[in-house]
Amino acid sequence: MKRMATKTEPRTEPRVPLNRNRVLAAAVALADHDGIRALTMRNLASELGVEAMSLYYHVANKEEVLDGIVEMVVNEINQEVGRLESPAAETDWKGALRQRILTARRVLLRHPWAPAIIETRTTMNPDVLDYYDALLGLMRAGGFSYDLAHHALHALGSRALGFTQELFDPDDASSGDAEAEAMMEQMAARIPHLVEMMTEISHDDPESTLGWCDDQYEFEFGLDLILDGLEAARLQT
Amino acid sequence: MKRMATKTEPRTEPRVPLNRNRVLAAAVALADHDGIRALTMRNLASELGVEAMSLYYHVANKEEVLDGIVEMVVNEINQEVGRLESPAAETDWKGALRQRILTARRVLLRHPWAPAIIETRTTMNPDVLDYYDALLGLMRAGGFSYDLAHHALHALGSRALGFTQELFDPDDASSGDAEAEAMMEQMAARIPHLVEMMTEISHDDPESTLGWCDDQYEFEFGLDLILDGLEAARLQT
DNA sequence: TACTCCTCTCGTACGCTGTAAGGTACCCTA
DNA sequence: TAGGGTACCTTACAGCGTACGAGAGGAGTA
Repeated sequence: MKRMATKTEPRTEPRVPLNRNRVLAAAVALADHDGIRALTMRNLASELGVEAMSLYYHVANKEEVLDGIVEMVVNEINQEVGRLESPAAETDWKGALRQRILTARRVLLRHPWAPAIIETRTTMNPDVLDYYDALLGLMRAGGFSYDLAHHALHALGSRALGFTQELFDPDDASSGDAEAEAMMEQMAARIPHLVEMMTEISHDDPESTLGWCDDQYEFEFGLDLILDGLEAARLQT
Repeated sequence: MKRMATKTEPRTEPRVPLNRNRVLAAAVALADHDGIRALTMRNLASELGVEAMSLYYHVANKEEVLDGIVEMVVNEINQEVGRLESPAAETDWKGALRQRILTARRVLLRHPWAPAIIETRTTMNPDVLDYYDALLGLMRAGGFSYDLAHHALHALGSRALGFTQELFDPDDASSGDAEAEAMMEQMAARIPHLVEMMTEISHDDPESTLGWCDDQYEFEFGLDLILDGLEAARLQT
């Protein structure tokens, strides 16, 4: 401890060494708390009490960080899913699949940034493969051919992992009252069905005027639609 | 033409003024040709023979450019869709919807960057509203309640616009032969169903070993699954 | 003709990003 | 005691979006 006088403390504790896992865990935490936009190499480093370039000793580049945090999340899904006592796939593949997928969704809701990042990944990740393999196993046990199970995975798409991207997130739903009313009339000319649909729904369920879509309900609705369709397809072969 | 001697030609033609539309059209063209990564303000400007900062007179910022090119693509969809002679929705809503959606898909295939950008948009765009409104109209004519039609839009998700994001794009499918075989066995321990599924499918259809998913077929499979499910839901109310 | 105003474009500069290249402190082994 | 890996840091650079202010050119008015 001769000189070293500049800024950092003389480092009393033995200094826990960094490693890939600590880096990725910190990245997940950072994205969770401050949003994915805040996940920069410099931010991540400073979160770990380290300089940005030090990270590059443990990960090749930022892409690997993104791959890594997806890996962490899917790993979390796999663990949660492994803890489940599923219905027997032989007699209730639909229930087993449904339960798994809704569990995955519950994990993803804890990491709101994850869907967007997952979608940008190009390389296949072992944990995702594990997850899909388990789904396939359930379907096989439920009487699917590999061919149908393959189509099923495609049909589910991102829903298999518990999310859908909404093209249709009306954050800007009517705010005021009088002027909103006027705009409503103006829009009614161009998009009559949408307007009528919204008024009808907000009439049936008054307190849902804004944020009027129950995402969880809609997710399950779509999921069940697909699962029922798959069951029908399975039976007719 | 007095002096102006520096670098650019003395400008013989009267100089077509820029405008929002020319900017957006150039942005679409740039993304089409060089990929969305190449769509930077500087690149876009130089494509238009102009400096980067000049763009900001016509668009507020890059976000508006992205909003704008999505607008352009969806507009293209709406035009293409308007040119269709659809089956009468009253007697064949499913056919009408199907045709529309596959048309949208055909347009999107001309702009491969579009799905990713569409998903990142947060603000609602008038052309998308038009598109959805037309879908709603078809469903209403086909006997849907607004409530069911609403669920239907959610269930379709991005599929309504003609795309699904694939979590499952096996670019890295087995490349070599001998060593790939060895790796296959190793993977078979961890992801047995996936491996068997792949070998079975590549056995049934030998020339599809890599790039083994027919995206168009899978899209239509999933789409029809959902449409059939919706028809069933419509009938039982 | 001279002045002003508006429309449109450009030059410069700033803060942010990811990361290449090389330097330095520590510890383990020969 | 010397050498060599391991882990971290300093510096620097190119590229990004964009704030700010300076013009150039034309239109309208005195």
